Amino acid sequence: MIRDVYRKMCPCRDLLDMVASKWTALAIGALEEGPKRFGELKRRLEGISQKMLTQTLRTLERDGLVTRTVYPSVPLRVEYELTELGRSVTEPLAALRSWAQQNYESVAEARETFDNAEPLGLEPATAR
Amino acid sequence: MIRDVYRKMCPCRDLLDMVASKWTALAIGALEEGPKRFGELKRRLEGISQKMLTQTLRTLERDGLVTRTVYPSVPLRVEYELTELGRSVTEPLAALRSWAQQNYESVAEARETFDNAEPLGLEPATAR
DNA sequence: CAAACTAGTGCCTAATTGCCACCAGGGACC
DNA sequence: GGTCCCTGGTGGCAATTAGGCACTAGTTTG
Repeated sequence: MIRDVYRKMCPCRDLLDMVASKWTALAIGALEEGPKRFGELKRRLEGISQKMLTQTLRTLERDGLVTRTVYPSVPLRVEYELTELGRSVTEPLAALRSWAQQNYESVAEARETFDNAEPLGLEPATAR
Repeated sequence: MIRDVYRKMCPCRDLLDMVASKWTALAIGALEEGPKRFGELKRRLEGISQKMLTQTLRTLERDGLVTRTVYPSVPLRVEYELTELGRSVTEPLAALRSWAQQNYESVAEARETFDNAEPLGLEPATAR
């Protein structure tokens, strides 16, 4: 198969990196609720800077996952909406967000165990 | 709900960032096929550096998604294997990898359209 | 007349990623 | 017995990327 994310030069590797990047899962998830304006998205994606939001949305627009529509109304309105292609990736991303929310405590627990075990020197049997 | 990936201070946001980071989806996908040694993973994840592989695996180990077992055999063998928790995230990640492979061409097409439309100045109706 | 809202852009710094060299402890070659 | 290879790493430095903060510009509101 030509398309293999494990191949270095396969363009679909870049695509995986894109959908799996920091703000993409959140942005697409927010747009899953319906079309949203720039400001709405900024408020929803708590902690994102204007710059990163602009950049994320541009990338998504370029890749055909969202459309950007400008309404030259009084204070100027820009709406972002998922395309058909964008909607096709919502399920895996929603599953990922859901997993993060559901399994956070297990991970936090594992981290504590790991961080407490580490400074107490090498393990007896399987030394690091 | 306390656990909300859209909240800035929610720890599950970090977890989402972790599983959605550059090499995680590939590493977990590779380990889905069964336990693997460091070198095997390095060959499978074409293009990854030792450093990034070590870092990725350490993070996954710390977060309780993989186990690291050292066999002090002749040339020294280190095996990585998914934990129960690790296996719980394989499905969404596999779906994401699969999506990237299947929808690459649509995205490439959208990119071309976007890149060709852009330099030709502002669109007549909806100026940028 | 100043403030805030709209959707951004630009500069500069901080964090992340990647490249390359190096390490250690053996085995095999010659 | 010196040198090369294997194993699974670590550490330094450079380049890329992310983020904070300031600024724009037109309109509206106090």
